[in-house]
Amino acid sequence: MSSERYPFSEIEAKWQGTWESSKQFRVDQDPSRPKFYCLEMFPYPSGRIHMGHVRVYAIGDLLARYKWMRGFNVLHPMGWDAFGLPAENAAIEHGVHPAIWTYENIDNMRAQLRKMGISYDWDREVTTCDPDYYKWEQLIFIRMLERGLAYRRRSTVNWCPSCQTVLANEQVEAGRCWRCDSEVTKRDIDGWFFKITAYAEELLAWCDRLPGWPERVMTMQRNWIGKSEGAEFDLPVAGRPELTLRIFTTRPDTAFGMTYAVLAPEHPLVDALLTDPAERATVERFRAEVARQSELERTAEDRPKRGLRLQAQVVNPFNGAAIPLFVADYVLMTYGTGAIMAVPGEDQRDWAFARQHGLPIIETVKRPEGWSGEAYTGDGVKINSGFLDGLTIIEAKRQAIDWLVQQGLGTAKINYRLRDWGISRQRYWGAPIPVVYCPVDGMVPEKEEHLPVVLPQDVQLSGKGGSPLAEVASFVNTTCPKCGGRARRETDTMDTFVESSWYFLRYCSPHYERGMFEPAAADYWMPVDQYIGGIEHAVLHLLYARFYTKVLRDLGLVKVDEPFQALLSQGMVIKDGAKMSKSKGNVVDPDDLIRTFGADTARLFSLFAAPPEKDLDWNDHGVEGASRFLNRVWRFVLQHAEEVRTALSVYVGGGETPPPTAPPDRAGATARSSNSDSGGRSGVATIRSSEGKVFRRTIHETIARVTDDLERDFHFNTAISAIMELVNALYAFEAGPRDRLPAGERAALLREAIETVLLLLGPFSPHVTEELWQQLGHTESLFKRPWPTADAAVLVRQEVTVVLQVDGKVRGRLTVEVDAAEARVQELALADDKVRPWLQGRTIARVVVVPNRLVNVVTRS
RNA sequence: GCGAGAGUGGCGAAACUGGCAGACGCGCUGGACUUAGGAUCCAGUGGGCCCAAAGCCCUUGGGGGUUCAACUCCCCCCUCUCGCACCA
Repeated sequence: MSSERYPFSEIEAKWQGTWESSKQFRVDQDPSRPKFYCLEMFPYPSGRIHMGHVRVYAIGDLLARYKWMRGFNVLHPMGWDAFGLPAENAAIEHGVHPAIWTYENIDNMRAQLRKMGISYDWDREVTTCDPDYYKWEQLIFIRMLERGLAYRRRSTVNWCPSCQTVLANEQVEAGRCWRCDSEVTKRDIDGWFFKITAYAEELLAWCDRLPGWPERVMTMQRNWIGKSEGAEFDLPVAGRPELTLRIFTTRPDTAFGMTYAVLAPEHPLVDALLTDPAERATVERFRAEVARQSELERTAEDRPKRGLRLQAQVVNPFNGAAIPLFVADYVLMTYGTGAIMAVPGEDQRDWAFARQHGLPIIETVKRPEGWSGEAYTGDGVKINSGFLDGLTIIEAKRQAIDWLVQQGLGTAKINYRLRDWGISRQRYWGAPIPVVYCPVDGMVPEKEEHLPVVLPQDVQLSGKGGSPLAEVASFVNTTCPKCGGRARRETDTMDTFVESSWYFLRYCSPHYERGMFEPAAADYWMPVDQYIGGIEHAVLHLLYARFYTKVLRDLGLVKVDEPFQALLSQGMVIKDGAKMSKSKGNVVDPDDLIRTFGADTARLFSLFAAPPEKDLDWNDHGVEGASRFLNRVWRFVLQHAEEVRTALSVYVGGGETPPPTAPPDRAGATARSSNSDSGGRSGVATIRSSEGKVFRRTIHETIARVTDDLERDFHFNTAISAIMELVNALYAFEAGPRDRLPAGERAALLREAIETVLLLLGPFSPHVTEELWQQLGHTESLFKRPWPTADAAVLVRQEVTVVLQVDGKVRGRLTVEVDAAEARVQELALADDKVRPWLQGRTIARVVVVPNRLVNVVTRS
């Protein structure tokens, strides 16, 4: 059966070779043309590409090629996120060095990507495990260190026992490792942090200034940053004038309803409060129990709150009442001050705990009529609240804070959920952190002229835990950059998310040797105009990259505030309702697919089957449909190639004209009149027959639809369906009687239609269209042609079909001239044979005429 | 619990600011061409009433509402997906 198909293998190999050897997609800065930076998230070189890659790169290439044809100077690069654990794990399992494993995988995957025929500028390929790459990251690390944006401290961190390394908060998903799904534990360990919290407010503020990002991604980032405004203040410990308990609340207005207070079990004040040895023993037992719980257990749904009442009491400064003090597992040491005032009347968690322990509940907000709930968090007027009584909640918050400030007890306070980014990894295959520990000078950054600190090649990878670099004497033992004495190198490596936080900047000038990137190049190309990638990075990579860009801006290196102007989050590729996985046996291998159907078909189907942001349910029959369509185009074009080659043009693009160099209209599909210079030109056919005119309008309507779908909202699937409709119309046009319109017109129209199909379809399925374009006698690449424009004059209709309704139900249709007078349309509608029977015995109450659309006759009996 | 998104034929999906629901594709049915068809081309294909046609009725998760007109706007409810989750 494959003999029935067009020879896609030969064609695809041919054009991939041609595009590469002619460096067709190589770009340079060109200030005279508008730029478009199109970027897909670069892959981790795992060894083979999967269908998710096919989908994301098909989308990226479609946009890149389309923008080329629209006259943009398009930067479309590719590279490799090459550091990471899988390489190291492969080394441990198979004894192959991570570098060898990684570079072999890169070679494999590059070959696979080349078979997809994507318009990358391969001269800009970047590989992050290359010392020429991470050198600059090390330099920026030192700059960040100087500004306090990188720091080292001991803290309780997330530890993946399987990966044997620390994880950042963003890399823990529901208590499990983002990479290997192992349950995460806690560890107290020294490590390096990036001070992303210093940018919390700015990162949050810009969430409202990136209209090109999907709302759900922005929401996830906002939630992750988790800003909450409130107050921090002290509760004196009763009978212990030297001790106070600092608490954070978002509801200072409810302070009069405070009936107890709670400390996190790990809170340092607990020790100072314990004087009785028996109590100390009980509390220690409780703390040990809580500590034993895993993150998963502690955050399990509907878990009862566990707490222990201390002998000590604290004083509510608002009313002087002495209230009980608890340690309880529902208060977290990692948020706020690790201690809370409990207001069971207005907080559901406090309510549940108070009920459990028989604690009093005071309501401080008037409940609405008929309220029968538990804790009340709604609006209302303050009651039982001393000087706050009668105020609204908002006003009471303000006055409570004013009072705290006057009394010297506390202040207004903003807290964020966002934690600093822990970047230390106790693993080998990553960029070395460029610092040295000297017995005399302490921690000292490596001298800039000594960068990069190169990752040594000869290393034992046992997988037994501990930084492998610590075992490499030649690496560890060094001299202090300051005093020249004996010193030790840092043996942790950086989180691989650091490399991916700036690769898009390196692409701007990948071979630049005097810095991270050439300033002029970054100024020209940045920001990325369209970024495309999976939703799994909604917080992780996308938040880190935003942060890192702002750091680089503040270091004076880039001018942009944000790296990515617009983001397209493409959905997953699933099959039979489930994510593709080996264990489910529902994996589609891109190589098989390309071998059986060709890259053009694989790409076309992945763009056609679903809108890009939705999950794509892979369907083998659907792929055959895409293949069938390309074959249909192939056969038709070749059958008529001879006729087209000798046809006159009705098309301004006819003949070999150079691509446009004038800046196109970035706003989109405004039609340049495509036959403005065709009048009276020899070799140009004029369409006179009405059938020809109708068909020509179909061609131009398709141009308008496809352009609109691409410009407006990434409606790739409907763009393809519009092209399919045009091809169907083309078959129908061709099948009609030959003599119904002049031969010259017929040939000219076939030519315009066929050339339009190829131009519109090109960015979706580039090889077959490029081949057919050449078969039509063109000597220049299809992708150097301007994108076709719909001719406004051709789109004009003389007549429209108007729907006739009686009482909202369709009863007939009417053809009238465009913009016919309403009164005339109404008259024709009421006289219509299909309409009249429905008016028998009824009175016309009203006639609604929507110009060029419909007439609705409203009746009553 | 909080937040975001989504519910439309047998399936993937269309329908721009309210104006012919189901474009396009898959699948299915019938026909043509064929030694053959799992190639290709043509026609049909939401459900129901009807021998059939013309025609009529019903149909966008459920229930209300606004409107001449609702997949689209408003209110209530149900289901699913994703994210965060004892964040004070």
